[in-house]
Amino acid sequence: MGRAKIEIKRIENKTNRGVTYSKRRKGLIKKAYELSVLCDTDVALLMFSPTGRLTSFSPKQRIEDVLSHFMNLSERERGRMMHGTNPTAASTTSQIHQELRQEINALLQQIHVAEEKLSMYEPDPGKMTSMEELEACEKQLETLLVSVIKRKMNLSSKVKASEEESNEADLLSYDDAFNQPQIFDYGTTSERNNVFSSTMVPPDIKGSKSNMNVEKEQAINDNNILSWPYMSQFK
Amino acid sequence: MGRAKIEIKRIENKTNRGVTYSKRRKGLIKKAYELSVLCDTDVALLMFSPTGRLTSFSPKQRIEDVLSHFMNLSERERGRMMHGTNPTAASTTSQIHQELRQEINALLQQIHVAEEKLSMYEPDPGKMTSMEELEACEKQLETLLVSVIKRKMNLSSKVKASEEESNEADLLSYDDAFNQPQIFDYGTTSERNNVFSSTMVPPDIKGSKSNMNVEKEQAINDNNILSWPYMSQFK
DNA sequence: AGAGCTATGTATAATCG
DNA sequence: TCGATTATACATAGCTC
Repeated sequence: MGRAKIEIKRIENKTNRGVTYSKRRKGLIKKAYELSVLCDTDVALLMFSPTGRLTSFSPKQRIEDVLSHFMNLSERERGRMMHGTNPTAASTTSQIHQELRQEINALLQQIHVAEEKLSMYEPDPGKMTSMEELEACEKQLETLLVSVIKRKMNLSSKVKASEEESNEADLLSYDDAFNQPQIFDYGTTSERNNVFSSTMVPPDIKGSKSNMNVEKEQAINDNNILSWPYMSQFK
Repeated sequence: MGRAKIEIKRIENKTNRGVTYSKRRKGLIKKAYELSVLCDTDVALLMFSPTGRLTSFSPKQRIEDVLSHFMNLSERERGRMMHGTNPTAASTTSQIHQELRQEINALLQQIHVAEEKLSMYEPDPGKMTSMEELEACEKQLETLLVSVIKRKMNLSSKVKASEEESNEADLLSYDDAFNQPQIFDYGTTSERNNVFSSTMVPPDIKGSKSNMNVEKEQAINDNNILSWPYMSQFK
């Protein structure tokens, strides 16, 4: 039997819901990818699976990175973010201005992160006074540690056998060597200790050599969100 | 004439690209909405239109809010950081361009310096090739981690204050009643002063009362991105 | 730009292995 | 619980206004 029409409402059957989720997620990601390529835009997709796992996709890195960063920010910083509400900046008229400003902003952001990173790498626990700070630092270190360990395993397994885990560890890239579309699957908090828990979902475009890849390895919290009071909702 | 097959590559014609963008954006949003309803998940979508406008969609508030915060932060910080370089009204276009380019160069320089500094601290597991190197790195990280944790314990025993913030619990239990699907359209920098410039794109599901809503009012910059180093990619 | 139209390409619900 | 398969619903490229 072919496709039946369904009504858009919560699928009560849990198994079914999971199946539908992965199917539609794949479709959504493919479409996001296509849009990003066709229209040369940045598209980011984030979703929490029914089981609470976060998957994010961003063909063009940018937005994804913002989020990754954000997710790793400490409570303190999030709090800081909250009280600036009024974006005020000189408006420009030309497209070029805008582009240049975008570039500048991207660079500023880069610097911001670099500085933050530095502070993480030069951790002086004795100087840290807030719990949040320490926790953020700890998290970073854990993450790094995990990646190092993973790399270690990677190395040693490469020596032994060739590909035990190919479907999980492969990285794919679309035709252009740069701008790799990516799908990240973040574990839930409770899975913090699983080093491997990646999921790969290639767009699988017919006729194209799909060497798209995915990697995962970042276990993060998926619950550092709060509501934005300034964003009033209208009817 | 009906639908023709197209190849997934950048549409060169600008007008066409714009048209395709809006059509596909609508489709993508609808699909995201459906996924979120069918599977009862959070889905967030972010995209920059070819003209630089940011549209974000999030049926369930959470992720959207994260981004709003983040975007606003950088906006504010950018303002702080860029003081002294605001183009005056009297500046000519090319002068502004030049200023911007200079700023970019300065920032690039700054980044270069930071990166260099970072490369000393930053273990890039992907680049390490020897087991010894990795092991040494691991050890160091462990040591650091331990000191951080110690410090943490130290602190907490001293403060012993309440730590039971309820935000974690709240975030995972949201009620349908409070979470309206939304689509935000953020203005570009040049539109910064328009208070209202929202765009609404209801999923438009046949036969269902669309109570999906949209509002907009937040004008933000769309460019605070860069790569998060902890998210190492493996081959 | 934006709204419709229609032929056709695609996504996917149901089913089977 | 997964992949394949298939029939069908749906999205959308190319037009026109």
